[in-house]
Amino acid sequence: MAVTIKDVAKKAGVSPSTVSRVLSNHPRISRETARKVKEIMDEMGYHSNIMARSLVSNKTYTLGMILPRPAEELFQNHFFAENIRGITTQASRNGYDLLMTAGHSEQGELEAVTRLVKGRRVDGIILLQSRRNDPIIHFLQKEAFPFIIIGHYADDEDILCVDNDNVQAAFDATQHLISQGHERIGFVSGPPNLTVSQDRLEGYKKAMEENGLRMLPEWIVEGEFLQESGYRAMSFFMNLPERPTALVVVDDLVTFGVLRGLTELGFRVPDDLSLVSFNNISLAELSSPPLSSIDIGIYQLGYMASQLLIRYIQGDKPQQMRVIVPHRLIVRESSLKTLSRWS
Amino acid sequence: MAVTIKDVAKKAGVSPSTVSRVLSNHPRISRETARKVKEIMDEMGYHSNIMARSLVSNKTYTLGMILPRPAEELFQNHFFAENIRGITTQASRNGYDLLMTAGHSEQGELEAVTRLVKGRRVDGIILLQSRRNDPIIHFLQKEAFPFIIIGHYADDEDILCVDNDNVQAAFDATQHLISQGHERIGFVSGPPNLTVSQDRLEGYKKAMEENGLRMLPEWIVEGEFLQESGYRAMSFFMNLPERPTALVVVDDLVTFGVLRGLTELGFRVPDDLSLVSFNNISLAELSSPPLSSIDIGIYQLGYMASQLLIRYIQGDKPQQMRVIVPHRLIVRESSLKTLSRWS
DNA sequence: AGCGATTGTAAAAACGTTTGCACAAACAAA
DNA sequence: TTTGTTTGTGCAAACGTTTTTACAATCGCT
Repeated sequence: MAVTIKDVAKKAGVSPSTVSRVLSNHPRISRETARKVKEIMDEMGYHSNIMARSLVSNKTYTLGMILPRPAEELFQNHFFAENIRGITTQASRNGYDLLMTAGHSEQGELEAVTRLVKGRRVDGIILLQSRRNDPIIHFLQKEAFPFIIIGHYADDEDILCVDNDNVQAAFDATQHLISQGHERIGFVSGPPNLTVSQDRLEGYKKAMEENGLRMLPEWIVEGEFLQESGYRAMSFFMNLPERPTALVVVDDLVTFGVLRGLTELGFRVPDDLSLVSFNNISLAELSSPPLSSIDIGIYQLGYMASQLLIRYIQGDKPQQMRVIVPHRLIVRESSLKTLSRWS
Repeated sequence: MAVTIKDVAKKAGVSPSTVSRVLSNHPRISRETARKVKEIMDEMGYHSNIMARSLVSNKTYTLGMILPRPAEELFQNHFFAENIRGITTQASRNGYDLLMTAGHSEQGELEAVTRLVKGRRVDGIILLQSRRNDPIIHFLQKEAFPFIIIGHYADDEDILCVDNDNVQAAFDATQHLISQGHERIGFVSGPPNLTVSQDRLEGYKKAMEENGLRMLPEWIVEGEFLQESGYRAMSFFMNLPERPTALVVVDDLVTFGVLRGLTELGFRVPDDLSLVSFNNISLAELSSPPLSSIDIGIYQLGYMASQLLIRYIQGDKPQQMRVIVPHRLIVRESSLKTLSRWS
């Protein structure tokens, strides 16, 4: 059997309550008693039983998360891994752990969340993705249970979330191309109903307008977050009477499609077409040529989410519900005229 | 306040113990009572408090895992994400969740494990990586605490683990190249002290020998799991008086280095040099040309680990301590003379 | 010296379950 | 009928903590 607080108490010649108070650094414990009890705890290898503790304190020191169902594998995997790293690292630093569970279906996800919340299994929940009108979010709001969204929830502005400033990011990407001397710049977007697509498109437009550049309607195409989308967009652009000389692409994976198409047709990047895209997945620097990309700080998104949620749980009301994680343009060969590579 | 077993009992006009028994499908509960109690549970939205439950039953229905410290980012991230998917999916299917925690250092990791184990926080532990003479493993063995390793632990054969048959995998990769008509085949290995490097090298040698092919010592080079290693290996090979016509490479990332080098020097893949590598990360099919690679079943490694550990926890002694997850050679353009691509 | 305030500790009640034991009712076998 | 078994349920103890209440001892004042 494991050593309990009572065992320690007995050996130290004090009551269990005293041991408990030593554990929680209660102010009204004498220096001497604390020292002795701690010594005995170490000696006996005591570790407090978290179940028992949280049963009475009603705190689990655990954050919950639902395993996202696999979507766009490549980005998804990268995002997921980096995010978890951020979340877990920061959580652990604050004495929290991360509990992951899987829902086998959309309904199953809701049930999983219900179980975590009603079963008092976690103190808060981190959501990695949110649909519009998400039943999980409705549930959490109804229960007044602490949660945070990584990303943005369009239906309600009054929900704790961490996100990027996608408008600004797209602005920066476009501005970078403009400063490289480009004037005819196209935009490859994602699904038009996603806020991320909308925001990035907006930033692109803003940059073009502020620089007084022409924007032909056919320079903007929509697609999916798929390689094939990029491939199609590329052939569309390259067949235009007036081609863009550079593209802002909404996602790295899409850019790989563009790149492959260009290579097949014998075009060169960045000379014939310069490219800048988003998310800066690890693959971006491995492609040939390496991709210029906006690093959205995936690790930090997780890190911040963890931190904000924990603070919120601990009663620290945030001054703002939406926290922005800074992005960073990583310039690589795909948008530079002068090439260089390691050897 | 949350609805407890007592609330349900009161409303149903039975004792708490009866409700508890309904919950656990106790045989000596009448059909009728069970029905009524269940109805009321649904009506009141009852969910059992897991902390209370596990306090008395001494079961947490939780598996623990330590966040691996970032190593070789690309493969690591992919591996990590897919693995977690496998682990969590299977765990959830059995009513278990996955608890992740981070250790800030090597010592911190051991402390984290200690906390989970001694604090009765989890029922078993999944280890993603193991050093030789790993203090965490020593600790778990000393405590006789259920755990499983994904991968292989060289120091002790009597530890539950899931792994690939790397010897056979390398054999298959090599055999594939041979069946494509290659006779001069090189091998790019990883760090020589890792079992995975050793096993794959062994499989390569075996295939070469069984086919009666010459193996020049300079056709085998060692390196790291890094792109740069591949780059260096490539320049070494291409400067040999007698070049190999194909390579087996120990990891996809290394292969990217080979590939980039070849492209720079104007060599074509697979015509000038055919390539087969290991791990089949998502990037493998996106490179140009797409890489032939051994899929090691990362998801399944996690899935099996989860399953075996849970069975073990539940008292189901496995007939073998080491379970092999099958691999699969995915043939793509990098090892085929005839090219084809989507359009 | 006397008093209130402070300090250190213990006893006991909770927290929400599970489960061994007891016992009544119903049933089966003699 | 009597006896023995099965079936269904309740009581109460336990699990390992935290926390409220209480109380003794010490302290700092006047």
